[in-house]
Amino acid sequence: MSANVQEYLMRHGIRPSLQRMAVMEYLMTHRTHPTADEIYGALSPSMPTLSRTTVYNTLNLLASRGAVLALDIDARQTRFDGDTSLHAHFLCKSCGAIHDMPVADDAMRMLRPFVPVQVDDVQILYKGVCCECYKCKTND
Amino acid sequence: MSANVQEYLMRHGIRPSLQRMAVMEYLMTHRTHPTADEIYGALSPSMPTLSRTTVYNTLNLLASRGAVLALDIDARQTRFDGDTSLHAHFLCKSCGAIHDMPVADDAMRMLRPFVPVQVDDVQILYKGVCCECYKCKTND
DNA sequence: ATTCATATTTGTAATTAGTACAATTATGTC
DNA sequence: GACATAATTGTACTAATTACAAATATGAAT
Repeated sequence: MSANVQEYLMRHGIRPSLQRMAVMEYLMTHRTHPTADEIYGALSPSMPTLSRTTVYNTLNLLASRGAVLALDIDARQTRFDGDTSLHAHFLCKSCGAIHDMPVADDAMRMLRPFVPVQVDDVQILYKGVCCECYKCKTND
Repeated sequence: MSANVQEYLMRHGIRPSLQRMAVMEYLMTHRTHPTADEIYGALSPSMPTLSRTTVYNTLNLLASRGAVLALDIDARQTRFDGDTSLHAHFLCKSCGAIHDMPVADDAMRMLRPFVPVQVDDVQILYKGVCCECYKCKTND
């Protein structure tokens, strides 16, 4: 795994320091769209000298090189996503969880804007109440 | 106009105080997706006793009743939109402006998620470089 | 009109995510 | 091994937003 992470960073023009690999690996193995602070809290015990600033620096670097996505879903904190493939997000207003959602290819095609501007990114965010909170459990 | 604002607030179950009408009217007449502070700065001269806190309170109230949209487009500040009809947003990475964009009806239909959850809202955000910044001017 | 309960507004203080910056440490090259 | 460069670290700072309690306005009942 660690070898994959190293290669992935290098492919994005990022020198693979231990700290960067740790952050990237965390995002690859945790699809919870964590905040910078959650990542720091998770890595800190096994990397006692790790600095919060390094986590922020690293996340900004990863996002600027397209290695991760910075999601402005939560008004309070930026959330990060190690999965850069095309997908939408669902924010549960009840529990705050962010779930991945598929986007149909033809819907995506129709979303292409007609005006002659440069579009780098399209983000789709659903807001509502997730399965668990909506008591889908009653169907089990 | 003021009568419209008053009626609009009441239709959303909001008692139309002067402050609330001023904030709502500002959002109805300025489609720039302003921040709370921009609204405060614009209203403050003509309402000298207006408090920043009131603007924040009012915007949160308006958003919670569906009278305005709170846009989590900018990671730093929440932006507000007095137009609650279906449309997408375009954020220019260069100048920071947020422009409204139409969304094709059939694209919207295809975006309906298939999973059985309650979806209250779908937000679509394009990121790129806007016409002016991309030097569409050369075509004039 | 006066009183009273409730709703709203206000200002200050606190919170908190994120950044700036300079010092320290690590890395790679000659 | 020495040196230039890059990365990391910790502290101090910024700025958006909220908490809170006091002051003010509003509306109903007498």
